[in-house]
Amino acid sequence: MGRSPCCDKVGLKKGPWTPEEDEKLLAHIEEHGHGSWRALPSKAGLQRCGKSCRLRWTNYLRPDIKRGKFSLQEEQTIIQLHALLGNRWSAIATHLSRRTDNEIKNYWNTHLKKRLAKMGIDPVTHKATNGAPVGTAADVRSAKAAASLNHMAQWESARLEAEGRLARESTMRTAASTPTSIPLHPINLPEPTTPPCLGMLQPWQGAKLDLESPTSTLTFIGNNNSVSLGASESNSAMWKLRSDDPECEENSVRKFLREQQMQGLEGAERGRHIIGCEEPWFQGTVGVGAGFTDMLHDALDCWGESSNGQAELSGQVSGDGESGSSSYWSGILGMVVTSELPPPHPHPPAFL
DNA sequence: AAGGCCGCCAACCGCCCTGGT
DNA sequence: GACCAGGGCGGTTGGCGGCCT
Repeated sequence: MGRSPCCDKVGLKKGPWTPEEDEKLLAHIEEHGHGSWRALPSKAGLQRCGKSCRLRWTNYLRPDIKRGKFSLQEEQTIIQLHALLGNRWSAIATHLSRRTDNEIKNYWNTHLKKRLAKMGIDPVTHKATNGAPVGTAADVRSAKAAASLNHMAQWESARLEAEGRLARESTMRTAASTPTSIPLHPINLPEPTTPPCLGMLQPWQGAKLDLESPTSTLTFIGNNNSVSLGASESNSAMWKLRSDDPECEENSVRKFLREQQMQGLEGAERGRHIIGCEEPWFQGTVGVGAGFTDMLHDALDCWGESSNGQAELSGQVSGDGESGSSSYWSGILGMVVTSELPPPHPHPPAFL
């Protein structure tokens, strides 16, 4: 049954690359581009499989790769993204500027996984291995928060896929006149312009929660304007309403997408449109913020953290096992709340 | 000094997805 | 729709170097 091998392996070299081989590969790609990887080795005079060449290039030789020790910020980002996305290393890598998925994967397996285990946190589920009591009200809230995080992860995955698709489409549109390397908004880089086809994601991509004040606000950032919604104006009932009817919301998403494409709404205007929307789904959209706020507070409460919403990013990595769990969750939630990741919608968008 | 053990990481393997025909 | 090739992705392996006994 097996697949045909990617290339004829007879006589091909395996194992570590020599500096001479690196030089050949680099020189060839600099001069001709990689083109077809399968054809590359013979053209470049390498006794290697095309796949091996591609791996060597993408994981090591590419000039835009950052190598060396991971910073604390990068470690935190990896842990937080892993909590959201699981072992989706390529997706995680898109959020870490200039790091390869292979490097992140290795770093996780050799460093971070062990460190989390030491802290009493299951590196797979990101839950305390010995900690929280089961069956308490706090536990229920914790489970709710975890479920919501899973929803976020699904949304983030869908968003990444959509971005990837967008990148490909954009590449095709701009043809040969522009470089084909399109970063999927790595951390610390500005968000790419949202095209019309992904316009409905923009409110989430631009959404920020201000949790420092007692009355949390959900802010949609548009081109020049923003729309804020006080937490008191929405409630978790909307979140529940939204979550209980996935089929309805899917249809609503499709409908909304069509409407938005027709109307060509942009930025804050779209945000206003969403907030003003009569559809239960979009009430739910507004409820994302409020629901998320509730969830954040629930999560912090159930881990014994004061619920002032001040996410504590430092310390969850190097902290001791005792305080690790609460600051760990704070970090995960804090990251989602404060910046790089948008607060995704509780259900993955079926239309993407 | 030598052997064993362990951690790290580059590289490989095999499956999956996508686009072209 | 089926098939194929190319490329991407995640899991795993193998080799090297450092540490310990």
